[in-house]
Parts: sequence; C-alpha cells; structure tokens
Amino acid sequence: MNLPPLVQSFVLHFGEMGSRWGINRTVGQIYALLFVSPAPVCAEEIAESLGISRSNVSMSLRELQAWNLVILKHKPDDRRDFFTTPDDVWQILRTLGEERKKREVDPTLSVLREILMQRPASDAERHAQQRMSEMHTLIEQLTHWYEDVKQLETERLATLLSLGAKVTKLLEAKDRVVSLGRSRRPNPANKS
Amino acid sequence: MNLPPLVQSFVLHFGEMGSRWGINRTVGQIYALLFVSPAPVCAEEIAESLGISRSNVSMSLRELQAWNLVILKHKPDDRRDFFTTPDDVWQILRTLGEERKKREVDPTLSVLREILMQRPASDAERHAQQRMSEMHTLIEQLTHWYEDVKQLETERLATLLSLGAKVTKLLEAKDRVVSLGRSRRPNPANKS
DNA sequence: TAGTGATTTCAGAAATTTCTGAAATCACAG
DNA sequence: CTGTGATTTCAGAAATTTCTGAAATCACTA
Repeated sequence: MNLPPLVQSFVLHFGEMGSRWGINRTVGQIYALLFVSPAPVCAEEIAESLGISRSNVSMSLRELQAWNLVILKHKPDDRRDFFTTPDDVWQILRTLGEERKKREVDPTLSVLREILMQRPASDAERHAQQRMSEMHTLIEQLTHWYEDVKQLETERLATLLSLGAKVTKLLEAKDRVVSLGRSRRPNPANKS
Repeated sequence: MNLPPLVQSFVLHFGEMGSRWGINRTVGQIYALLFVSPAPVCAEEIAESLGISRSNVSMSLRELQAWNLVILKHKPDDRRDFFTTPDDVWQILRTLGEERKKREVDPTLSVLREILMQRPASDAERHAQQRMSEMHTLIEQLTHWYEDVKQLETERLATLLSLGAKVTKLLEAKDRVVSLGRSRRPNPANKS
C-alpha cells in the first residue's frame, strides 16, 4: 500500500471496521479511498494503491455498486471506468439508510408478518407470537418514522437533528395552546 | 433442532440474519430463542433445543452478555444459570443502540478526530482532510441527536416517532409565532 | 474480422471465523 | 478436604469467507 499517511490511516481504519459494518476489509478500504480522493479513480489504480489483486477490486466494486455507494465516471478518449462517491455526505447517509433497511430490516419484518399469520398450536407458540408481535410493532414504528423523515429536504432534516430532544418542548407548548384553545385552561389530563 | 414450528422459523431466521447484523449464526439463534421463551432457559436446554455443543452455547452467551442483551436468572435450590432477554422491547432497542454506537461509530469518530488534528503535507492530504471533516461533522450531528433523544422516556419517544416528519409542521408554526411576537408581522427573512 | 486493452468470472488457495470435545476450573455440599 | 455437577477454556477441526491468477468475455478499432 502506497498512500499519503493521513489517507492510509483512514483507509486502514475503514478496512478494520468493515467486519463490524457487515462489509469486508477490501470493500471498506476501497470505499474509504474513493471517498477521500480528489478525482475519480480507475480500478487499476485502486489495486495498486491498496496492494490487492485486480480481480478483487473488480468484485469489490461490484459489491459497492450493489449498495449504490459509488458513481461511475468516464473521461473522454478513455475506455476505462472511473469511480467516485457522491459529494454530498447527506446523500451518502440516505443511501446507506435505504440499503441497510432493505438488507437488515425488511427481511425480518416479512418473516415476522408471515409467522404472525399462522395459528399457534400450543401455549409456547402463543407466547412466542405475542413476543414477536411486540417486536413487529416496534420495528414498524421505527420504519414508519424512517420512511417519513427520509423525505425531508436536507436542511429541514439537519434542523430536526440539531433540535434533538428539544422538540418535545415544542410538543408540550403545542399541547398547551391546543388545550387552551379548547377549554381555556391547561388540560389536567396532561400528566407532565 | 427440536422446537415448535413457529419458534423454529423465527430462530432460523435470526441465525441467517446474524451475519448481516454483525453477529454469528449461533448468537443470533440463541438470542431469538431466549426472546420468545416464556421462562428463563438454562445453557443445557439451549444446546439441546438448537442442536449445538455445550461449549458453543457458553461462548455465545458470553458474547450476548458483552452486548448486555441477556439477563441472568436463578432458581432456588438450583445452581445452574438461567437466561432471558429484557421484557421491554424499547429497553432492548436502547441497549442495541448503545452497543452498536460503542462498537460501530465511536472508534471511527476517534480516528477521524485524530487524523484531523494532523497537519496535511500535500494537496491530496488537504483534500482528504476536508472530506473527513465533512464526515466527522455529519457523524457528530447524528450522535448528538442520538445522545439527546435516548434520554427521553419511552412514552415521549414513541410520540415523537409517531409524529415523524410532522414535527416540521410544528417547527414552522413555532417560527410563525415567534416572528409574529417579535415583529408583529411574518418575518420576510423566513424563506418557506 | 482480427487485434487490443479493459473488465469479469471462477476454481481453487489462503485467511478467517465458527464450532467442538476434552480438559481445566469453579462453586458448593457433605 | 473430597466429590459432584455446572461452567469455561482452548487447541485443533470444520465451515465459511475472502482473495488470487488464469482464462473468458466484452467493447471497440483498424
């Protein structure tokens, strides 16, 4: 591997983290390299920079493409493919969210749904279904929330993020206004 | 493996998904089994139910304990350890969030910080640092948001979730109220 | 259509991860 | 102590994943 020291640290780290993120070392390294490169990089150069075989690069790029994490570019009068990542890190985040949901959440949701359709044949199965239903409900809530906020423009999303838990303050304020409008008094049923 | 059919489907699914979630098959299966079991289960019974070796169960339970995902229970006059998962799925979600952050995010944040401290020695390094800084900023925003909302009680968190993107409506409403209070007119600087 | 260079495929090699059985350790009771 | 049963450890076996080099394919040009 022959890279500027700062880049090398970053690339090696992504390689090591790969396994925890559900991708392999090479895929992680390639992604990191593309992410910090000032211009699109061709496969040959990736192989050289990282000191891995050309075929490994080919397969790993294919993997990254399946994740929609790289963009293909071309130079005039050059047949080779060049690769980059999107410029906008928010866009990368969205893609990552989408793909992870597709791979890590959706299959489980559909298995849960399928199992919950079936008739339990014993107390043990009845109890198991009860638990799975709790899990199913939770995951559905999370994915609905996700489907909802992913539509937001980046700027609004960023605002929402920076507010954090403070949005609950707003909710309380809203509750007060609403109940005030309705009854001219704070709603006593509002425990808080 | 000798389990009620519904439970077996669930357990097998968790086993298969294990690799995508960064845990191995056995760990996934054991977790699934504990999650749907009506009562705490001892290691011997896990090994039998899943048809795996006793030592494998021991190591996998250790892994689950490192993740804080299982609870140890005891029966009177029985020396064996029995295992369960927490009852509350929201609690499970919190634990999962905490542990994944610790393993999958924090190390990267600290590597990024470290690299960003260094002085770039070339244009390539300068550009790389710029990109890493964008990544660092984004991750910090996300983790701050996370640290913030994880403090919320479950009920509030659930409310927030169910609102989804609708909270931005509230934000707009607030903006109107605030600017109205300040200037007696909608603030024209407010682009929306 | 033959030639050239880029890219992909794929069988097997290499590396890594997971799993097992045997032995060691531990905790407690008699 | 000593014996008993539960649990853990760990070296190596088994399984899985990753990686490579050689061959095949592909796209284009002369």
